[in-house]
Amino acid sequence: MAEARPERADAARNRRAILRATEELLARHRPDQISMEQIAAAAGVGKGTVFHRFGSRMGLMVELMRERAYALEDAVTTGPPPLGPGAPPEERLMAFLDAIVDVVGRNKGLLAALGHAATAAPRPAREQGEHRDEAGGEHPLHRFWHGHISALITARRPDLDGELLAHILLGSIQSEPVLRLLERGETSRLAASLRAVAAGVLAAPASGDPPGTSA
Amino acid sequence: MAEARPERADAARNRRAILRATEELLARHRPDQISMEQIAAAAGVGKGTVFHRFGSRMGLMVELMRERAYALEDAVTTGPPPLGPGAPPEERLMAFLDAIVDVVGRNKGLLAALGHAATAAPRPAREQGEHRDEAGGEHPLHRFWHGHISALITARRPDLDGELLAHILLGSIQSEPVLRLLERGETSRLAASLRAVAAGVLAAPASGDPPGTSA
DNA sequence: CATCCAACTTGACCTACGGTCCACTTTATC
DNA sequence: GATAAAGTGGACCGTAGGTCAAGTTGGATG
Repeated sequence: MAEARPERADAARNRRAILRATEELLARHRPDQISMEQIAAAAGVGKGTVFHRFGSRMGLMVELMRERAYALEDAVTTGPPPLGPGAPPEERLMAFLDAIVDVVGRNKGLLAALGHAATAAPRPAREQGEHRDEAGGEHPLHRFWHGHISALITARRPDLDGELLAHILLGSIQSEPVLRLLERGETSRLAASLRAVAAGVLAAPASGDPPGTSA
Repeated sequence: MAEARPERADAARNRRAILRATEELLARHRPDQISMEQIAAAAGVGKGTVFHRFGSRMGLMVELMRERAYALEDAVTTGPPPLGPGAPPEERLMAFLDAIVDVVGRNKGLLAALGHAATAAPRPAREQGEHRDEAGGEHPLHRFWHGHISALITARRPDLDGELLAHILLGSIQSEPVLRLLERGETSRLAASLRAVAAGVLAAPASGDPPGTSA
């Protein structure tokens, strides 16, 4: 796992240039309007270089997203409450939802691109041994987010289907209409409603039909 | 709006053949694996015919979805309670959510295709004057679903952001992980959790932070 | 039933994009 | 400065959505 020859100077420079260029383009154009060739051109490198470094469109987007969400992941696992460990589950959940909305809000274009990119990826190709791709195809960020939300819900309400509820909560942020809302800057509006949903779920009176009723 | 020359017999036959073929393919393959050419071949027509009738991949998918969801729309607007008018908002909402899960569950592939298709559509082209496309690009079905949910939530809880909550509720059903769940047949599991969310929202104790706290 | 025209059909064709390949250049090491 | 591993670029490939001009056909009309 230790990498003796981590990366050549020019390679590092190019990688950053590509990432930067992607950010730039993502900020100015609809994600499905941005071709890999454009990105390469904007970064001042050849298309081959982009694919060499990131493997595929999806790889690029995931890498970019990972970079952006790293701080959040860190804050959650090792940071201070309420985001980090220590606070009660509800508080952590609320804080985490706020944080996610924030991240997503500042990365709408990227999120959309991630969604589109999922379309592609015919063959994962070689890639350095760093890419862990699961069966589904969901990107790593989602995995962490989902795991965290799921755990928090289950901690507070073991009787609920935390796993699914986490997907529901997360899925709602990814939908196009919501993304468009974020685009218009109504971040806090989203955060407020998401909190309302989460609060409602955690406070739910255990009503409804009992699980197991269905196939 | 009255169409004197509605459609020629052969055209109607072909349209149905195309729709049928699409259903068939959608049932057997991943949506992004199905090309328009395949559809045309399966329907026994030329590719040009498909585009002539539906304008684009998106157009085809929307048409198919509209056909499928028509019954639901009808049941909601003119049918008996609890889906139709007459029952209290909560009951109608629950019934509607169940119904939507059902429709979505029986049309996962189509939903996914709709999502992918959104990628395309560079120029809406001519099209018969029947397509109303809004600024965003969301398909008509969503409009109706969203409007209904939104109205029901607002009816019961005018203090909440029904419009956004409806998007959240709907968005959650569209996300890939949830779609995959449906694929595995866990329809009722989804329905149960969705009900829980909706119930939680409607019963919410108006807590949380007052709107306007953020920016 | 013959005529006619607009609607319809078709498949070759165009364009664009994701991804691959490999000959060539650069970096870092000794 | 020689060398080999790492990196680079851009021509190239296959595929798929969408277009179009030329030909075909349904059906209304007299």
